Amino acid sequence: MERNTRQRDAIREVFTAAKQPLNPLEVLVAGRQSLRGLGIATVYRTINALVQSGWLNAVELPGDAPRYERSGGGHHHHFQCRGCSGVFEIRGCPGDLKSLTPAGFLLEGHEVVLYGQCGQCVAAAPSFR
Amino acid sequence: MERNTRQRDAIREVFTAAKQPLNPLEVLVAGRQSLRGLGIATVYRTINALVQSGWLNAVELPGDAPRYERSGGGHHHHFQCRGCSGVFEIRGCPGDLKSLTPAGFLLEGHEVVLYGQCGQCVAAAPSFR
DNA sequence: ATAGATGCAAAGGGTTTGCACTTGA
DNA sequence: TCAAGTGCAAACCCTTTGCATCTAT
Repeated sequence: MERNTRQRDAIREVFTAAKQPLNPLEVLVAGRQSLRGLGIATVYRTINALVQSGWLNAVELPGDAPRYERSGGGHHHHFQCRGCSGVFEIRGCPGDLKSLTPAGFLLEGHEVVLYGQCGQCVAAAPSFR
Repeated sequence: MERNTRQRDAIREVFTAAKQPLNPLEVLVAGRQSLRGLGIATVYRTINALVQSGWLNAVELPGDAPRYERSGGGHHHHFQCRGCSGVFEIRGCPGDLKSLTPAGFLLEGHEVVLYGQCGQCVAAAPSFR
Protein backbone atom coordinates (compact mmCIF):
# COMPACT_ATOMS: atom_id res chain seq x y z
CA MET A 1 0.00 0.00 0.00
CA GLU A 2 2.67 2.48 -0.97
CA ARG A 3 0.77 4.37 -3.62
CA ASN A 4 -2.59 6.02 -3.82
CA THR A 5 -4.41 4.81 -6.90
CA ARG A 6 -7.84 5.44 -8.32
CA GLN A 7 -8.66 1.78 -7.69
CA ARG A 8 -7.84 2.01 -4.00
CA ASP A 9 -9.71 5.24 -3.62
CA ALA A 10 -12.75 3.70 -5.25
CA ILE A 11 -12.60 0.60 -3.07
CA ARG A 12 -12.16 2.58 0.15
CA GLU A 13 -15.07 4.75 -0.85
CA VAL A 14 -17.27 1.72 -1.36
CA PHE A 15 -16.54 0.56 2.17
CA THR A 16 -16.99 3.99 3.64
CA ALA A 17 -20.43 4.24 2.08
CA ALA A 18 -21.44 0.67 2.91
CA LYS A 19 -24.13 0.07 5.52
CA GLN A 20 -23.31 -3.62 5.84
CA PRO A 21 -20.26 -5.86 5.49
CA LEU A 22 -19.53 -6.54 1.81
CA ASN A 23 -18.05 -9.47 -0.03
CA PRO A 24 -15.48 -9.00 -2.79
CA LEU A 25 -17.98 -9.32 -5.62
CA GLU A 26 -20.21 -6.66 -4.11
CA VAL A 27 -17.17 -4.40 -3.80
CA LEU A 28 -16.32 -5.02 -7.44
CA VAL A 29 -19.81 -4.17 -8.64
CA ALA A 30 -20.06 -1.05 -6.50
CA GLY A 31 -16.52 0.04 -7.35
CA ARG A 32 -17.12 -0.25 -11.08
CA GLN A 33 -19.78 2.42 -10.86
CA SER A 34 -17.03 4.96 -10.37
CA LEU A 35 -14.17 3.10 -12.07
CA ARG A 36 -15.30 1.14 -15.11
CA GLY A 37 -12.26 -1.07 -15.61
CA LEU A 38 -11.82 -2.23 -12.02
CA GLY A 39 -10.70 -5.87 -11.87
CA ILE A 40 -11.60 -8.55 -9.39
CA ALA A 41 -7.93 -9.35 -8.68
CA THR A 42 -7.37 -5.77 -7.63
CA VAL A 43 -10.37 -5.95 -5.34
CA TYR A 44 -9.02 -9.06 -3.66
CA ARG A 45 -5.49 -7.67 -3.39
CA THR A 46 -6.71 -4.37 -2.02
CA ILE A 47 -9.07 -5.94 0.49
CA ASN A 48 -6.29 -8.19 1.75
CA ALA A 49 -3.95 -5.24 2.08
CA LEU A 50 -6.57 -3.18 3.90
CA VAL A 51 -7.20 -6.04 6.31
CA GLN A 52 -3.46 -6.33 6.88
CA SER A 53 -3.18 -2.63 7.58
CA GLY A 54 -6.11 -2.78 9.95
CA TRP A 55 -8.33 -0.47 7.92
CA LEU A 56 -10.74 -3.30 7.17
CA ASN A 57 -12.11 -6.03 9.37
CA ALA A 58 -13.02 -9.50 8.09
CA VAL A 59 -16.51 -10.68 9.03
CA GLU A 60 -16.54 -14.44 8.74
CA LEU A 61 -19.91 -16.01 9.26
CA PRO A 62 -20.15 -19.79 9.54
CA GLY A 63 -20.64 -21.40 6.16
CA ASP A 64 -20.33 -18.13 4.27
CA ALA A 65 -17.51 -16.56 2.32
CA PRO A 66 -15.92 -13.69 4.24
CA ARG A 67 -17.31 -10.19 4.12
CA TYR A 68 -15.47 -7.05 5.10
CA GLU A 69 -16.32 -3.88 6.98
CA ARG A 70 -14.45 -0.79 8.11
CA SER A 71 -12.60 -1.33 11.36
CA GLY A 72 -13.12 0.86 14.36
CA GLY A 73 -16.46 -0.37 15.61
CA GLY A 74 -14.80 -1.96 18.62
CA HIS A 75 -15.75 -5.41 19.84
CA HIS A 76 -19.07 -6.46 18.37
CA HIS A 77 -20.92 -9.30 16.74
CA HIS A 78 -23.35 -9.78 13.86
CA PHE A 79 -26.92 -10.71 13.15
CA GLN A 80 -27.66 -12.42 9.86
CA CYS A 81 -31.15 -12.26 8.42
CA ARG A 82 -32.38 -15.55 7.00
CA GLY A 83 -34.83 -13.65 4.85
CA CYS A 84 -32.64 -11.22 2.95
CA SER A 85 -29.20 -12.57 4.02
CA GLY A 86 -28.28 -9.10 5.25
CA VAL A 87 -25.69 -8.83 7.99
CA PHE A 88 -26.19 -6.32 10.78
CA GLU A 89 -23.88 -5.19 13.49
CA ILE A 90 -24.82 -5.97 17.09
CA ARG A 91 -23.48 -3.84 19.86
CA GLY A 92 -23.08 -5.83 23.00
CA CYS A 93 -21.69 -9.19 23.88
CA PRO A 94 -22.80 -12.09 26.08
CA GLY A 95 -19.65 -11.78 28.16
CA ASP A 96 -19.43 -14.67 30.62
CA LEU A 97 -18.12 -17.24 28.16
CA LYS A 98 -15.32 -18.28 30.47
CA SER A 99 -17.78 -20.58 32.19
CA LEU A 100 -18.30 -22.54 28.97
CA THR A 101 -14.60 -23.19 28.47
CA PRO A 102 -13.54 -26.77 29.23
CA ALA A 103 -11.24 -27.28 32.20
CA GLY A 104 -7.57 -26.86 31.28
CA PHE A 105 -8.36 -24.91 28.13
CA LEU A 106 -7.29 -21.31 27.63
CA LEU A 107 -9.95 -18.98 26.28
CA GLU A 108 -8.55 -16.29 23.98
CA GLY A 109 -11.50 -15.06 21.95
CA HIS A 110 -14.99 -15.78 20.76
CA GLU A 111 -17.44 -15.27 17.96
CA VAL A 112 -21.19 -14.91 18.31
CA VAL A 113 -23.60 -14.86 15.39
CA LEU A 114 -27.34 -14.40 15.74
CA TYR A 115 -29.76 -15.62 13.08
CA GLY A 116 -33.31 -14.60 12.41
CA GLN A 117 -35.34 -12.01 10.56
CA CYS A 118 -34.37 -8.38 10.26
CA GLY A 119 -36.88 -5.59 10.81
CA GLN A 120 -37.74 -5.27 7.13
CA CYS A 121 -38.26 -8.99 6.67
CA VAL A 122 -40.40 -9.23 9.80
CA ALA A 123 -42.55 -6.40 8.47
CA ALA A 124 -42.76 -7.99 5.02
CA ALA A 125 -43.75 -11.43 6.32
CA PRO A 126 -46.36 -11.05 9.07
CA SER A 127 -46.30 -14.79 9.74
CA PHE A 128 -42.99 -14.31 11.48
CA ARG A 129 -44.45 -11.99 14.08
CA MET B 1 -29.81 -43.49 0.59
CA GLU B 2 -31.80 -46.50 -0.52
CA ARG B 3 -29.06 -49.09 -0.39
CA ASN B 4 -26.50 -50.13 2.13
CA THR B 5 -23.07 -50.15 0.55
CA ARG B 6 -19.61 -50.87 1.87
CA GLN B 7 -18.74 -47.22 1.21
CA ARG B 8 -21.56 -45.91 3.35
CA ASP B 9 -20.83 -48.37 6.11
CA ALA B 10 -17.19 -47.28 6.12
CA ILE B 11 -18.10 -43.60 6.20
CA ARG B 12 -20.64 -44.00 8.97
CA GLU B 13 -18.11 -45.97 10.92
CA VAL B 14 -15.54 -43.20 10.58
CA PHE B 15 -17.97 -40.72 12.08
CA THR B 16 -19.04 -43.07 14.81
CA ALA B 17 -15.43 -43.51 15.87
CA ALA B 18 -14.50 -39.82 15.50
CA LYS B 19 -13.74 -37.80 18.60
CA GLN B 20 -13.98 -34.48 16.78
CA PRO B 21 -15.87 -33.08 13.80
CA LEU B 22 -14.23 -34.16 10.55
CA ASN B 23 -13.87 -32.57 7.15
CA PRO B 24 -14.42 -34.56 3.95
CA LEU B 25 -10.72 -35.15 3.34
CA GLU B 26 -10.25 -36.57 6.82
CA VAL B 27 -13.20 -38.85 6.23
CA LEU B 28 -11.67 -40.02 2.96
CA VAL B 29 -8.33 -40.82 4.56
CA ALA B 30 -9.89 -42.61 7.50
CA GLY B 31 -12.39 -44.44 5.31
CA ARG B 32 -9.70 -45.73 2.98
CA GLN B 33 -8.15 -47.63 5.85
CA SER B 34 -11.03 -50.06 5.66
CA LEU B 35 -12.00 -49.54 2.03
CA ARG B 36 -9.04 -48.96 -0.25
CA GLY B 37 -10.81 -47.65 -3.34
CA LEU B 38 -13.06 -45.11 -1.62
CA GLY B 39 -13.44 -41.97 -3.73
CA ILE B 40 -13.73 -38.38 -2.64
CA ALA B 41 -16.92 -37.86 -4.66
CA THR B 42 -18.59 -40.66 -2.75
CA VAL B 43 -17.49 -39.08 0.52
CA TYR B 44 -19.06 -35.77 -0.45
CA ARG B 45 -22.22 -37.39 -1.76
CA THR B 46 -22.61 -39.54 1.32
CA ILE B 47 -21.92 -36.73 3.75
CA ASN B 48 -24.48 -34.54 2.01
CA ALA B 49 -27.03 -37.34 2.12
CA LEU B 50 -26.33 -38.02 5.79
CA VAL B 51 -26.76 -34.34 6.60
CA GLN B 52 -30.03 -34.34 4.66
CA SER B 53 -31.26 -37.35 6.55
CA GLY B 54 -30.27 -35.78 9.86
CA TRP B 55 -27.70 -38.43 10.76
CA LEU B 56 -24.88 -35.90 10.46
CA ASN B 57 -24.62 -32.33 11.61
CA ALA B 58 -22.59 -29.68 9.80
CA VAL B 59 -20.16 -27.76 11.99
CA GLU B 60 -19.39 -24.53 10.20
CA LEU B 61 -16.72 -22.43 11.86
CA PRO B 62 -16.11 -18.92 10.59
CA GLY B 63 -13.52 -18.87 7.82
CA ASP B 64 -13.17 -22.64 7.73
CA ALA B 65 -14.54 -25.29 5.42
CA PRO B 66 -17.37 -27.22 7.04
CA ARG B 67 -16.75 -30.21 9.26
CA TYR B 68 -19.30 -32.83 10.21
CA GLU B 69 -20.22 -34.72 13.34
CA ARG B 70 -22.87 -37.23 14.34
CA SER B 71 -26.14 -35.61 15.26
CA GLY B 72 -27.79 -36.21 18.58
CA GLY B 73 -25.59 -34.19 20.90
CA GLY B 74 -28.38 -31.69 21.42
CA HIS B 75 -27.79 -27.96 21.39
CA HIS B 76 -24.12 -27.20 21.82
CA HIS B 77 -21.26 -25.09 20.54
CA HIS B 78 -17.58 -25.55 19.72
CA PHE B 79 -14.14 -24.52 20.89
CA GLN B 80 -11.42 -24.29 18.28
CA CYS B 81 -7.80 -24.57 19.35
CA ARG B 82 -5.52 -22.06 17.67
CA GLY B 83 -2.59 -24.33 18.39
CA CYS B 84 -3.63 -27.63 16.84
CA SER B 85 -6.80 -26.46 15.04
CA GLY B 86 -8.75 -29.16 16.86
CA VAL B 87 -12.46 -28.58 17.38
CA PHE B 88 -14.03 -29.55 20.68
CA GLU B 89 -17.64 -29.72 21.71
CA ILE B 90 -18.81 -27.37 24.43
CA ARG B 91 -21.80 -28.27 26.51
CA GLY B 92 -23.61 -25.19 27.65
CA CYS B 93 -24.77 -22.01 26.06
CA PRO B 94 -24.68 -18.34 26.99
CA GLY B 95 -28.47 -18.10 26.84
CA ASP B 96 -29.57 -14.48 27.21
CA LEU B 97 -28.91 -13.49 23.61
CA LYS B 98 -32.35 -12.00 23.20
CA SER B 99 -31.04 -8.85 24.82
CA LEU B 100 -28.49 -8.41 22.02
CA THR B 101 -31.11 -8.58 19.29
CA PRO B 102 -31.88 -5.22 17.67
CA ALA B 103 -35.38 -3.85 18.20
CA GLY B 104 -37.85 -5.12 15.63
CA PHE B 105 -35.69 -8.11 14.71
CA LEU B 106 -36.79 -11.70 15.31
CA LEU B 107 -34.19 -13.97 16.87
CA GLU B 108 -34.38 -17.55 15.62
CA GLY B 109 -31.02 -19.08 16.40
CA HIS B 110 -27.41 -18.42 17.24
CA GLU B 111 -23.90 -19.73 16.88
CA VAL B 112 -21.10 -19.37 19.42
CA VAL B 113 -17.50 -20.31 18.77
CA LEU B 114 -14.75 -20.04 21.36
CA TYR B 115 -11.10 -19.74 20.38
CA GLY B 116 -8.00 -20.44 22.39
CA GLN B 117 -5.69 -23.26 23.38
CA CYS B 118 -6.83 -26.77 24.15
CA GLY B 119 -5.53 -28.66 27.16
CA GLN B 120 -2.78 -30.41 25.23
CA CYS B 121 -1.55 -27.21 23.61
CA VAL B 122 -1.57 -25.35 26.93
CA ALA B 123 0.52 -28.14 28.43
CA ALA B 124 2.90 -28.16 25.47
CA ALA B 125 3.47 -24.38 25.49
CA PRO B 126 3.92 -23.16 29.08
CA SER B 127 4.09 -19.55 27.90
CA PHE B 128 0.36 -19.66 27.44
CA ARG B 129 -0.20 -20.31 31.10
C1' DA C 1 12.65 6.73 -14.73
C1' DT C 2 11.14 3.01 -12.25
C1' DA C 3 9.21 0.15 -8.70
C1' DG C 4 4.58 -0.50 -7.29
C1' DA C 5 -0.04 -1.41 -8.89
C1' DT C 6 -3.27 -3.14 -12.32
C1' DG C 7 -5.89 -6.31 -15.49
C1' DC C 8 -6.08 -10.38 -17.72
C1' DA C 9 -5.89 -15.07 -17.87
C1' DA C 10 -4.19 -19.15 -15.92
C1' DA C 11 -3.59 -21.76 -11.81
C1' DG C 12 -5.15 -23.34 -7.18
C1' DG C 13 -8.12 -25.28 -3.54
C1' DG C 14 -12.41 -27.40 -2.30
C1' DT C 15 -16.83 -29.19 -3.92
C1' DT C 16 -20.08 -30.89 -7.43
C1' DT C 17 -21.45 -33.28 -11.59
C1' DG C 18 -21.59 -36.34 -16.00
C1' DC C 19 -20.97 -40.74 -17.35
C1' DA C 20 -19.85 -45.54 -17.89
C1' DC C 21 -19.17 -49.30 -14.76
C1' DT C 22 -20.31 -51.88 -10.56
C1' DT C 23 -23.26 -53.89 -7.18
C1' DG C 24 -26.99 -54.48 -3.68
C1' DA C 25 -31.68 -55.98 -3.46
C1' DT D 1 -32.11 -58.14 -13.32
C1' DC D 2 -31.42 -53.27 -13.23
C1' DA D 3 -31.69 -48.90 -10.92
C1' DA D 4 -28.99 -46.93 -7.16
C1' DG D 5 -24.41 -46.11 -6.07
C1' DT D 6 -19.49 -45.62 -7.25
C1' DG D 7 -15.01 -43.85 -9.18
C1' DC D 8 -12.87 -41.14 -12.31
C1' DA D 9 -12.20 -36.95 -14.54
C1' DA D 10 -13.98 -32.77 -15.94
C1' DA D 11 -16.46 -28.82 -14.53
C1' DC D 12 -17.40 -25.13 -11.08
C1' DC D 13 -16.87 -21.39 -7.91
C1' DC D 14 -14.13 -18.43 -5.36
C1' DT D 15 -9.57 -16.77 -4.54
C1' DT D 16 -4.68 -16.24 -5.64
C1' DT D 17 -0.80 -15.74 -8.76
C1' DG D 18 2.28 -14.84 -13.02
C1' DC D 19 3.22 -11.64 -16.19
C1' DA D 20 3.18 -7.85 -19.39
C1' DT D 21 1.51 -3.22 -19.13
C1' DC D 22 0.43 1.00 -16.88
C1' DT D 23 1.15 4.79 -13.62
C1' DA D 24 2.14 7.39 -9.18
C1' DT D 25 5.89 9.37 -7.36
